[in-house]
Amino acid sequence: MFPKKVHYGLRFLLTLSGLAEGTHLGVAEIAEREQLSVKFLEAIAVTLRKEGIVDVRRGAGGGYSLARPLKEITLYQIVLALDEKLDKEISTEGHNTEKAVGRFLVSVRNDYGRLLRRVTLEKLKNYYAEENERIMYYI
Amino acid sequence: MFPKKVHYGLRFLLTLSGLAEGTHLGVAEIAEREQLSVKFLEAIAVTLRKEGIVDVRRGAGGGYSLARPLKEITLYQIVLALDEKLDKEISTEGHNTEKAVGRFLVSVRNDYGRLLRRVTLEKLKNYYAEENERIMYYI
DNA sequence: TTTTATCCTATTTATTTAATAGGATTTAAC
DNA sequence: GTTAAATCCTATTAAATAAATAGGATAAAA
Repeated sequence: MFPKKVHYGLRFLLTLSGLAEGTHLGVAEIAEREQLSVKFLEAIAVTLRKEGIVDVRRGAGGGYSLARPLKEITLYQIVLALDEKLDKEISTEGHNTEKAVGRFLVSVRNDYGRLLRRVTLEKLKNYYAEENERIMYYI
Repeated sequence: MFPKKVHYGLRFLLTLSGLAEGTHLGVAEIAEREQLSVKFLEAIAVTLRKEGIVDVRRGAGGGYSLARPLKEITLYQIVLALDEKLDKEISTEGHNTEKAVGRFLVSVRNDYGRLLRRVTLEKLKNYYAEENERIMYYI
């Protein structure tokens, strides 16, 4: 249901969430850790930066960091940035039934948007912490 | 955000919703009214029938009708039938962050599923009625 | 038995998503 | 300043999915 860009983008952000205040991490390093294509992840990073979700320091020694606290970054912003179909216009013109269907689907999309706005990266971080506890348990 | 199959499928169902009890309407007729590709709509109709959303009478004089009252047909059933990506498996295996992201996205998809289950065709019909009133107003 | 409609399978075309490639730009470090 | 390390930009290719088309098999009413 979610394109790979969203999956990878979330892994990228989750990795950044482990960074100490004021530090940065490069795409090459993250791609290596996460076993993802450097170039593909690079494009994702640029998109997230343009959306104001991450901050960047260009040049040597640079890299990315989260622009805001986890609970202030919503899944809506991320999906909107990385999944073009969320945006794609729904026609509310034309034939009679077409208008009705268009308005109906717009209202559903709005509800979906509200849902996504209520979910923040904090929740993702919790899933991640849970996962690590599970591993700790076996050691 | 929704594939054309869903748009067309809803227009198809909305058209059927105007039918008198016990009557049927053929795909060719509906495609003509709605200005849609007959063959494409045909495939959509078959899918909706397999999902139990519409009933069919084969042979001459046959056609489709709604299988249940409007308020008992949810958008979830329709989208599940016509949009394959809703189903597509989300990997909750592999790398650490991959698991966390997988479980996180599964939970979001579940919330979305609940949202879609709360929306029925009755609501679509209301949008349609509204639309017609708007037109009546100008006459 | 003919006609009308659904149903099935396959193919083609268009669009979108994913991935790759090469180099331009920026800036810290030396 | 020069170099090295990183982001950024543009273009292209490859793969996957969605949309549309085509032809005929099957079913059943007329």
